[in-house]
Amino acid sequence: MNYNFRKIEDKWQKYWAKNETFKAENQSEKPKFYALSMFPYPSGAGLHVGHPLGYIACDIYARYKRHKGYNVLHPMGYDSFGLPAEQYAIQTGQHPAITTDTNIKRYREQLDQLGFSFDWSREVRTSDPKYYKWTQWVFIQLFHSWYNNRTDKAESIDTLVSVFEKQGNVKVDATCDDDTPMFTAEEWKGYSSTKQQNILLKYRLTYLADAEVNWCPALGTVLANDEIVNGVSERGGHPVIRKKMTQWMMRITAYAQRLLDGLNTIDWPQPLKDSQTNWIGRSEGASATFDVLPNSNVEVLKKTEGEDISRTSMSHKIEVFTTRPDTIFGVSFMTLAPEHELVQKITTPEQRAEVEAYVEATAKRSERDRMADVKTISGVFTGAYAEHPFTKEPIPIWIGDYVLASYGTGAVMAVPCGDQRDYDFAKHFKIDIPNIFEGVDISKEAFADKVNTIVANSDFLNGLNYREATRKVIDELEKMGHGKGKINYRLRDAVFSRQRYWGEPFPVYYNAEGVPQIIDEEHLPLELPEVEKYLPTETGEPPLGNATHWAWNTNTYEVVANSLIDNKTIFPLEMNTMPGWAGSSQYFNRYMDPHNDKTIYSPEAINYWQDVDLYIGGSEHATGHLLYSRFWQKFLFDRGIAPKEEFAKKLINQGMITGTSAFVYKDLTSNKIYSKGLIDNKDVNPIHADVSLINSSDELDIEGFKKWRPDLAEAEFILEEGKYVVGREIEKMSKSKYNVVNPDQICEEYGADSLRLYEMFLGPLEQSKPWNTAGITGVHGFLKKLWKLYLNIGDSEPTPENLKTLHKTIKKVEEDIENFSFNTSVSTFMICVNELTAQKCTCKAILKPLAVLVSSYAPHIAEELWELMGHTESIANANFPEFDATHLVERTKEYPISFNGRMRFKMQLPADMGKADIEAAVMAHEQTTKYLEGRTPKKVIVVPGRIVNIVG
RNA sequence: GCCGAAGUGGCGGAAUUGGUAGACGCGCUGGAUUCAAAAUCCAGUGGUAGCAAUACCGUGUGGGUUCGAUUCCCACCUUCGGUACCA
Repeated sequence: MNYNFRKIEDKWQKYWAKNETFKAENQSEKPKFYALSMFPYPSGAGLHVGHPLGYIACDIYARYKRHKGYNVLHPMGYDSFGLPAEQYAIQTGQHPAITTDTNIKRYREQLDQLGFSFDWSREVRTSDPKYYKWTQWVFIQLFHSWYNNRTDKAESIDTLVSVFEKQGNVKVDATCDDDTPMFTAEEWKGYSSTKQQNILLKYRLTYLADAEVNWCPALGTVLANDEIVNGVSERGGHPVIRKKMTQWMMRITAYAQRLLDGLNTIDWPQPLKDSQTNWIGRSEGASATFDVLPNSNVEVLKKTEGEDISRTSMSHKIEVFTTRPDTIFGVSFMTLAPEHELVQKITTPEQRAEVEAYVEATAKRSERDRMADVKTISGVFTGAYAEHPFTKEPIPIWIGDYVLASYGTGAVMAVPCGDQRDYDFAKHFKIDIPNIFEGVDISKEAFADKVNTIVANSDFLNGLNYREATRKVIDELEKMGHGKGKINYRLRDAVFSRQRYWGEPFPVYYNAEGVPQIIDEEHLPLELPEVEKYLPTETGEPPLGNATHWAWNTNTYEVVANSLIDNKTIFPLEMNTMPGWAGSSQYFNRYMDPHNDKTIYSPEAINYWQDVDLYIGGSEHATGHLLYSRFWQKFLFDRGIAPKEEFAKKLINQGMITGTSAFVYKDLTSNKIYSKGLIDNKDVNPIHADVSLINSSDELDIEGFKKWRPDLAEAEFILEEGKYVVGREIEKMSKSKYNVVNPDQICEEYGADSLRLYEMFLGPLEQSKPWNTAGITGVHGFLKKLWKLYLNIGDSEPTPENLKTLHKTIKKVEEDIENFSFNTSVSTFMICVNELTAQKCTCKAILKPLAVLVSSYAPHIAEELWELMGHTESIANANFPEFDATHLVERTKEYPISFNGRMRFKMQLPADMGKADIEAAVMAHEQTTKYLEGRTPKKVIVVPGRIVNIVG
């Protein structure tokens, strides 16, 4: 009887589906374990061999935990809102829901083929109204919340309103907009409802603000940074400008410190933690204000502001943030970002033309341009001066594009002797570089080392080190009302609006005053309307502007026709939709109770499952999904909706599986295509060839290629040794590089168990590695040998050899799974089967536990063998075999050894060790005793030729 | 530039806390079986020298610590990933 994997795999996949083998219950006597793979975006291209890598690893772990007696939750779903389906809709007119549905069907077929232990009864799709109802619901909770810095958590907006009514906002310490005005309780009560609403919006955790976006006028849409290449749109190459638009924002900055602190409590990869830490970018320092000296710009001010301004109120202040307040006496100029709002106000008439030209030139340069060009130093003097808070000296104010408007305050106090960029700027424009460091030469470069700093030439700071001087300066600044200690974060609030169709609609309408109003929870979901076309409207509104029925009737709580809008009971709805990360920011919780239509999930469900125990996915989500999800989770925790502040205890990043692209080389001048060995110095153009046209020795199927690329059918192929050899290169696996390998064809040829084993065998899970099918015959051969081993199974007693092999394997496999070293355990299985085959082992006592060991990796064959051994229950619920160390040490003996007349100790040696081996071990030990500084060990454990451990 | 990961045979990769470097698989070589092939099985396979036993050299490079280093320390080189002037 041969190993018929097609029949076996088909049989067990049907069995698992029919018996709902992997359905998880929300209660159990067993301990819980939640294993989760990041859900995929169902793209039109289907799964390629890179996708399942993480799923297989997670599945192995989930199955292992089930064998270990856990109640395992292992769900799967789809992140089904997204751009590709929308773009397909724009091109073809097909509704994205249809495209998405088709793709999901294909994904499901492919996933089912691989034998995952998913509980499909819990599937979620982010684009399903029943699901996005709860995404909208979380948005509403955020809207109804503010961040109280005193309690350091999010609270209901009602508590804020009651404080306002009692004492105004003077004593409120909240994370809110910078321009929030101060008011008393009386003033608050006197405000109109609209004004109150607008003030509250400055406190809410989701709020409206004008944010700068990349606007492409030609496409009539906003583009992500990724979609812009060399300053023009990736699609079509149209110019892109920066434009302010009113957008929904998420006040993630309120959580900056807690997002940082939380990293210490979770077992996530260090590189990922590092990138979140850098992204949040905490820096400690001080803010300081510099007064702008009054001078000839009085005229300018009068003109620009159109008012008669007295000399006192006319003076402007520049606020800066610095991490080096100790160097404040080294300031010799200030630099503002060209976009800084003060630039227009303080520039003197003489400098005006030059400054305006520079500002304009900067605005034209794309952000990428500006960043790529680090070497060029540019800037312009504004003509204005600021007053040094301590020395009262005038300091020239410059503008320069090395200062970014979006970081800190958009202004820096330049200390050329202590910062290289300031130094370069000063050198370039021949500005003073005063030295304020003791015993440091700054003639060549700035001195940025704060550990070794002793301050000099700095009045009351002389002789102090960095720490002392910093504290003293902050004290003095605070006394003078010129600044204070401050912690600055690089993290910015997240833009939450997208001008797209295929996303969650906001549960928001706008009243007659244009103030956003929330649709009550009980009227959710607010479903996406039908539109005729998926592009922005002619007036530049988002695609939802095309909907004819997109207005809210506040009496009937229904979406009605836009034409009925009457500003009394029927209002326009928000036309933006939510971004891709909205739906993925709490899906892991929804799996716990996915069909609940009364609440986001029942308290019982979330109190049972708590959080994700193991989360596997790609590292590309480090500062996107994984940061936003932590933010939402912390918010849900604050508001008592989730019991845990971090949603995933442990996270593993699986590496990327890269493809091996193939190239043919076409001569630039003729219609000849040269084999790889013949290109030498010729001017050739490498052209991708589909990898399915290449055999294992890099030879091209020329006829196949000609059929595939009819435009090159006439080309002449120049061969070497009768063959056309392609060039190879490792690239990301992608449709456009024609290097995609689908799992389907491999399943067809070798079976899912082979594919699962092979993907694990390929290398360490977290490492990226090229796909190469050459070795798959090895693991396939292993499965065949495994199969054979069970053909003559009997009830004989196991030999000591048999037991040793088995327990060695149990130990190694258990360790490997716990350490996520799945690659080495595949090797362990192979060794085990080879040994048992050589031992002619046929006894059930060995082969039963072996089947359980293998079943996490190759579940189909394990089920079949399990049944063959007479079991009627699925192997999925069998217990993981107990490791018994006595089977391994059985053959070692302890020998008392003495030498040098006085050293006495025991050596634990294998029983079959030869005399020469023992002598070698004693010699080795003799050398080792030096290391022990003359102490006599109690016991030395030796394997032939090698000292394993010294005890005592 | 900064942050992170990593450099081991022809290839993918093993190697517990420092303890026989190259497990396991692929590939390759030879053999068995076969009319032949596939499949299967057996043996060999880091390099150099040698008929051989064996010797020497070998984990990116150069130093160091150690009885002993792929592993620890210092400096450098290379590759990949992330990030972008962060005041």
